This record gives sequence, C-alpha cells and structure tokens, in this order.
Amino acid sequence: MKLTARQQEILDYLHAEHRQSGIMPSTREIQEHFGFASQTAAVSHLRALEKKGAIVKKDRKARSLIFADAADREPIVDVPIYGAIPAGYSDDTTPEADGTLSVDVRSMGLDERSKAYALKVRGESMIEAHIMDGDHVVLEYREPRDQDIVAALIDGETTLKRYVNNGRKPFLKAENPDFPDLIPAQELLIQGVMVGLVRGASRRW
Amino acid sequence: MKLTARQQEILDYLHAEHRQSGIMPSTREIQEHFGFASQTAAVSHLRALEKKGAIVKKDRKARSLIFADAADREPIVDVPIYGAIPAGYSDDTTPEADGTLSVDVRSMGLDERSKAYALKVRGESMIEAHIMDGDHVVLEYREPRDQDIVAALIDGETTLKRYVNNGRKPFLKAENPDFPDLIPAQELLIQGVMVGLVRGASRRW
DNA sequence: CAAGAACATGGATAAAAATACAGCGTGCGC
DNA sequence: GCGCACGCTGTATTTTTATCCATGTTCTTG
Repeated sequence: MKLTARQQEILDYLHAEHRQSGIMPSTREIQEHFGFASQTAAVSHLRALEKKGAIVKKDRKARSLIFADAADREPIVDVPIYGAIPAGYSDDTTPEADGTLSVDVRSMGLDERSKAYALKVRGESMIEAHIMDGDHVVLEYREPRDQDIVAALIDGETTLKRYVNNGRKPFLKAENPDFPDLIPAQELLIQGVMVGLVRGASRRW
Repeated sequence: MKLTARQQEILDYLHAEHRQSGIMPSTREIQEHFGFASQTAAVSHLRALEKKGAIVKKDRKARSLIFADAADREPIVDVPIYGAIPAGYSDDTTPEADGTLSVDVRSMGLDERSKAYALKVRGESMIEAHIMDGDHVVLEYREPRDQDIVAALIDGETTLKRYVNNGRKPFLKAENPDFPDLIPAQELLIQGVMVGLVRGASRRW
C-alpha cells in the first residue's frame, strides 16, 4: 500500500524524532509539530499509517508505536573491538575495548547470545584469504572446525590463522606465502572463530 | 560510578524490554515486573540510575528514558541491499531491495544524509582488491576519485570496477587478470563509490 | 454525480503515567 | 552513634496521553 504525501511527511517526522531523541512522539507532539488544531488529525493519520502497515501500535499505551520495518528487522549487536586480546583472558575481566562495531545479526549469521567481538587486523598474514590490513574481523567463541579462520594467541600476541584439521594433528596456517608457518594447534589458545568481516572507509584499497 | 546488583537488574530489564518490543517500560510496568508494591520503588531506582549516569530522563513525559550509552552511540543506518541496479534509476523510483544491511556510521565513515546502498558481489572480478564472491559492498552516491572502486552499469548489468583517472582519459579496470578490461569511463553510468564492505558468515573462506 | 478516501476542526473522557510526600529497616563508613 | 546511601511500602495528586464522537471540506475515482 502506498502512502500519501502527507502520510509520508508524518512518517518522516516520526523517524526523525525517534532517531534524534530516541523516544516516539505522542499524538499531541505530532499535533503541535504540524500545527493541527486537533489531536484527531494526528490520530487519524496514525491510524492510516497503521492500516497501511507502516507502523504498529499497541493499544492504550503511551508512545507505543513502533515502525513496522523495525518490528521484523534483524536485531543489532554491538560487538566490542579489541586491538589485541591479552593472554589470561577470562570471562570476568573485560579487556578494554577500542570502541564498538554495530552489525546486524543476520548478515553476520551471529547468535545473539554468543558473545562476539571484533579484532582489528594488523599485517598481511591473511591476505590470500582476502583479509586486509585494517579490516575488522568479527569472531565468536566456539570450537573451531576444519578450515575455519581463528584468532590464536601466539607469543603473547593475538593473530589470525586458518585452522586445519584433516584427520591428523590439527595445525594453524597463515594465508600468505611469506608466512609458511605450520603451528600445532594443541599448544595454542584459540580465542575465537571468524564469523564475519567489516571493511570500513578511510583507507585505500 | 558502579551500579548495585539490584540497579543492574533493573537496567538489564529495561534493555531487554526495549530491545524486544522497541518501547521503554513505564514505571508501573517496572513495578509489576519486579513485584513491587509501590511505584516509588521503581521511580527511586530510575532516579538512582540517572544519578549514576546509566540512563537519561526527560521530565514529565511518558516512557521518556533513554540509555546514556545510546545517546552518544554512533547512529546506525539501514542500507538497502540491491542485487542489481536497473538502468534508468532515478531518485523517485526505489528498486526492490533484497533486505537491508545495518551498519554503524562510524565504521563505514558514512555520511548519514547520503543515501548509501549495498550490493551483493557476484563473481571474482575484483578478487585482487580482496573483494570476494558473496561479499556485500556498501556504496555511496558521489563523484569517483582516482583509484576508487565504483559500481558501474555495463551492458545492463551492474558490476564493480576500479576507477582510474591518471590525468588522461578516465577508465575502469577489473582487479582480476582474467578480466583485462579497460573500459572508457565516460560512456558509463557510475552508480556509486565503494565506502565499505561486509563479509558475512554462512560461506566458506 | 455519487461514493469514498483523505484531511481537517472542536470538544470531551478515561486510562496511563509521572511525580510528590511521608515513612521504615538495613547496612556501612567515619 | 550519627549520617547516609540503599531498597522498599503506602497513598495521593497532577500531567500526559490515547481514544471517542460529531462534523465539515476537499479531492479523486469509478
């Protein structure tokens, strides 16, 4: 169903207000903003918007409208970005984060409950897996499977490697011919499994 | 300032409710959820949370609390994902989107006003720029600069190419030796400039 | 042209929600 | 042992807000 121009205006106002202040306008605030002489004007517009499926309202509650597309939108998780993960990391101590990255659950295939985190990639050791210097890699805590890309603690530093488990002893492998490292995986602390990647602007590619 | 255990419980409840339903609980709803006999209990907790800086309240408004960290968090934009952009695209007609991608403004360096969109990458023509098949590329409408990666309309299909403008005639270049195409850029419709990349899970790398 | 949708006014009502005030017990630091 | 933050009860008041009814104007559209 298509919205009329006026209805789109109302919807835009709702969006703008909600984005800016975080709370939904009440009918009176809509009325005042548009200069309506009566609340009914605002109410009937909201009703029209609801009928056309643009918003969803819960009855008899203050400011209880939500945008229809927000209702079925994938939730967003804020994953903390760590420059590096210190050695004795346990669940209680939260290492200091260099900001957060917000990603929607679906595009990463994340589980909302699993504590994910992001790591800023340094160096070119995974360049052949098309992971560049400066990329942010999103990781999850879980058991690695064969060919997963994992974050591992090597010599007190966290680095990204491919986890290979082909029946024999599992080992870690860099994706760069300059790093022909084959490191037995048992002795190492696997700190996470890569589930996604975010490459931002402000860089050259 | 540290929160007490009870205050953290209240804050968690607020977070959970807000994430799930999109609207903030009122004092009565808090009261009922925790089984308080009086609204004042909820109110005083909210006051404590506000004093400690966990939430921000606007006076005399229903459901007008917002989380303090949400107030200064980077805004999130929902960029539509297009499989391909049709030829005669104009600002009025919105091509159908294959879902949306939510990214925070800062990590992409996006301008919130500029209408960004995402494109699902097909094929390996940009593999040497480390853009893989299945990646989602985020693009902005603006003039391309030298060495930018752009989406261009070639033979009715949208493809990703590197824009090269070294003083002479600008042209487009694929980042794959199997695609040695040099296409004069003038004759083509540049549909966007790459500003970021999101690589999701549910694929092998 | 009739019918309906969209858009608006004016006034009224009741539910929902924030706010206020007066207490009470417990633990903690000084 | 005094003050103070914390967590809560109980009652009352005021503001905010959603909702309803009756009515009128302009469009569009079959």
